[in-house]
Amino acid sequence: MENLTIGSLAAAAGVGVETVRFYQRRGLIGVPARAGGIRRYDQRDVERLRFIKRAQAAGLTLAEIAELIALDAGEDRPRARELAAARIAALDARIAELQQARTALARLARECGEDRAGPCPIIASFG
Amino acid sequence: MENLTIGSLAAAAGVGVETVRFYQRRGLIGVPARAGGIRRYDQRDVERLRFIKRAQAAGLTLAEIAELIALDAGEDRPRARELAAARIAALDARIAELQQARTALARLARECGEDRAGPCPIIASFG
DNA sequence: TTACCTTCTGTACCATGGTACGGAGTCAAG
DNA sequence: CTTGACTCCGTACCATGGTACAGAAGGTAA
Repeated sequence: MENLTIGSLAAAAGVGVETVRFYQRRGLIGVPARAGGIRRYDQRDVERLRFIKRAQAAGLTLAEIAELIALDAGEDRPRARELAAARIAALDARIAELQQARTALARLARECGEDRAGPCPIIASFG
Repeated sequence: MENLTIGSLAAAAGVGVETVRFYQRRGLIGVPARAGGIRRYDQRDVERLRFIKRAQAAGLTLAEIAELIALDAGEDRPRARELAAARIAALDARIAELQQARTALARLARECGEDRAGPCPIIASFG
């Protein structure tokens, strides 16, 4: 699993080749030196890509992920904690929001559940 | 609160004028007839805009919201239930995902909490 | 009536997160 | 030693959800 070309790196991480290049442009992954025209990647690059995917699933933007990656190499623990705390607060807020929305949708489904004819009051039920 | 211009409609709903026009282009709100060059809106348009905002907070796309609005005027209860059920499932999945991410981030914060020097293992902790 | 503000319409632009494509260079198998 | 697949690089394009702006017409207040 060493000496990967960009194609096998992308396949190993489950992303597209163009996505890898896109992340390189954004500074999320390094651009290795070329060995005779073609760049070679290793397992650490695969891990990096998987990390990016997990972080995205957590709702982090690519800019935030880039900052986390920079922090990972550095010593600035207070800043790392800060970033994590801010993201946790944002996640809590978003989770609460989605749970409220779920309640509204469940009400909609229930009110439309009775098989009476006529329209469901969707807009009214979405309060 | 009747006979609103687009500017006061937007202000009443807490969106921008350009956003109202954008929603009109997407078919999310109607385009009233012009009374001498200028279109007039009413309270139902304000409600419509607020509904759109609540639905967006629930994670619905504008296309889905447009479909809900169409259903609201129609009689297709099975389709309305279907849409609601699909959205509820998606919301549940997303909520679970975010809660997992929260756990990972909390671990990161904890592991970076001890004021030892050196880098935090951010990438490693984000499993 | 003259400012000034808002509205109308169309088109262009923005950020985000990719995806596609053209043309040239590289590499490995047959 | 040619064919075909893959790589490199730049640039263009896509969807989503807006935001901005230009230029003309309408409304309002001193």
